Amino acid sequence: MLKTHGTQVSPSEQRRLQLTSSSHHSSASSPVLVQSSVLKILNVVQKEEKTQTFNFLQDEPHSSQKTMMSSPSRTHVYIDVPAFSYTHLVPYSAEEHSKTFQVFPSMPEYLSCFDTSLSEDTPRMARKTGVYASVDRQEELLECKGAGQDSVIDSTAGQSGQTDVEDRCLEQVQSLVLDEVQKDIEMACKLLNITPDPVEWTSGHVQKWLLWTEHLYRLPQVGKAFLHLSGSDLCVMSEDDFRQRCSPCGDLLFAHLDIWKTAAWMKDRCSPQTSGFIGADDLCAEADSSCSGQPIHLWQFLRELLLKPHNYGRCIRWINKEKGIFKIEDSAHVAKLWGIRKKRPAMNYDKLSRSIRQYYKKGIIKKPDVSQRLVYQFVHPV
DNA sequence: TAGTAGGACGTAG
DNA sequence: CTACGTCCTACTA
Repeated sequence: MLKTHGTQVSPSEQRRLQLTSSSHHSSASSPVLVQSSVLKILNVVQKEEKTQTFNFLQDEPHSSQKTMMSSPSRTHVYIDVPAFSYTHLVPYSAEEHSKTFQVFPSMPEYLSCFDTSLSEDTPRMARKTGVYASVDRQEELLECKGAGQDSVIDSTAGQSGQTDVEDRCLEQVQSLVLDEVQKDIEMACKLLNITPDPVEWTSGHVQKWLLWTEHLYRLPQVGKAFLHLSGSDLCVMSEDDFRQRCSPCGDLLFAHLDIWKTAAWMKDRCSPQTSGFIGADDLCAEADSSCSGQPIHLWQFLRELLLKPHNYGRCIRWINKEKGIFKIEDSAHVAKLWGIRKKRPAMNYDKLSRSIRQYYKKGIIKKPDVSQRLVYQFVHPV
């Protein structure tokens, strides 16, 4: 049973995933946005991760008991969602980050965000595409104990066959998160009487959405900063634009809008008669079918990503569009996307880049004249 | 440590 | 047979 800050909550309230945010909050800030089912996520993740979860406690023998009793600290679960790029600002202390690292040590991909955050001063800002789930560690313990896992200190079990488990786990978690995010958006649309796609919003809709977001994230009033702007105006604004218009929370607004934009795009790409959101598997299926039944080529796939800078600009972008020069900014993410598209869960950048290199002989892609890491060039730019 | 280059072989369509 | 996917070695930044 999940609790929040020691208080028993209803089953509906158990469905909590905190998209933690807001740069001006302290590391101890309370959950801001309830967006998904931590209970379900934990059910998926903890099946395979109990050992690591308990190791987390083992690392802190002194404070754990007392801390948990008086002020349950939170466990943060980072979930990388391929093809679903959005940003969250997470103000947690370095100490919390190091703790978080130990929650899922066998799932480094989930935690890659912390590499960047750790280079900054405390309170740290973890800025990364993805979602943070936050739950009470106390409740995580209760769940584990309830599952009959009393052997707290066991660091050797569960070390083999992790990769397959992680892949399956990742897919399940991604699917759950995507599903929950879409539900939240649908609910907001009903409440606000707006369309899910921000591009279609009038300035009035934008103001409604801002009010809603202020409410969710407990932000100061920001509507004035975006007066007379339509949804399409909003959608072409950069993160910096948001910051300039709204300095304390521009990042967050941009991130939240990014969620909506991406969700709308994915829904649009999905079967139009389907009202539900698409998970990783569905994304794969719709991606295949969107290409006239023809198997997509890697170079086509890369171009597809490049043509969607709103969604993929953080992992691949044009350096010089006219010359067809592009850079892969997040090689692991691009490889993951390619793996999803081709139903190759073991895809990585090593293999993807090998395929790119096959294009050298075929005259499809080459390295630019001045070779740079992760930079390639289409021989015949569109 | 991560990316680059390319050989060798396997495999699905 | 094509277009990768996988695994590998050697090299480089």
